[in-house]
Amino acid sequence: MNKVRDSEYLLAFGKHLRVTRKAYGFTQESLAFEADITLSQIARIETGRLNTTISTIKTVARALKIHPKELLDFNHTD
Amino acid sequence: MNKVRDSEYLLAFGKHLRVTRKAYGFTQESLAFEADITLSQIARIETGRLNTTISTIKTVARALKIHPKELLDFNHTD
DNA sequence: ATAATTTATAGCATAATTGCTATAACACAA
DNA sequence: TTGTGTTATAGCAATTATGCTATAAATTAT
Repeated sequence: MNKVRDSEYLLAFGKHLRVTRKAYGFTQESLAFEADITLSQIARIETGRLNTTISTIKTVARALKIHPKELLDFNHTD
Repeated sequence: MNKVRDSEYLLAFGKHLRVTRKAYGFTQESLAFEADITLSQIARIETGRLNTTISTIKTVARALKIHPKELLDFNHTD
């Protein structure tokens, strides 16, 4: 119910991205290159310190060659 | 491939949110109330003028009582 | 046509995202 | 230990998201 940044959810999202990224054989750097965003963004997202945007999700998903919804395909109980 | 805001994708997302919202019987106002965000945010998102965040997606999904990934469950060709 | 509901837009202040660059920390191999 | 690859963090500038409030426009009743 945290309104400001929902850090629990962001952490869960970050962990899921990390698992997915590794499953597809990317390092943070290679994913950053493919998605044309910075490595620091990937790191900040995966560590749950960043409430990223839908367009970044879409861009990262495209680099991983998966559907964006897969990046939200994890369970979170709140 | 647009890096700045990917307005095509944002428009597709907005349209999908609108359809979903109506399917679940919400007005922009009632959804805004349930999700505890402003009506202007909902309007801006649905009209594709806003690149919203993952936590807002999660919050809106919760108000609609659906899984966040359903809000990304639409096709977009680029 | 008129009223009521719903949606769109605008401007401002505040907070947050992102890119950029550099550096530190960490893991692991040789 | 030393090196190599990977991940984390930091600070700054620029852009953007968000809440707030008010108003306009559009849609849907009556």
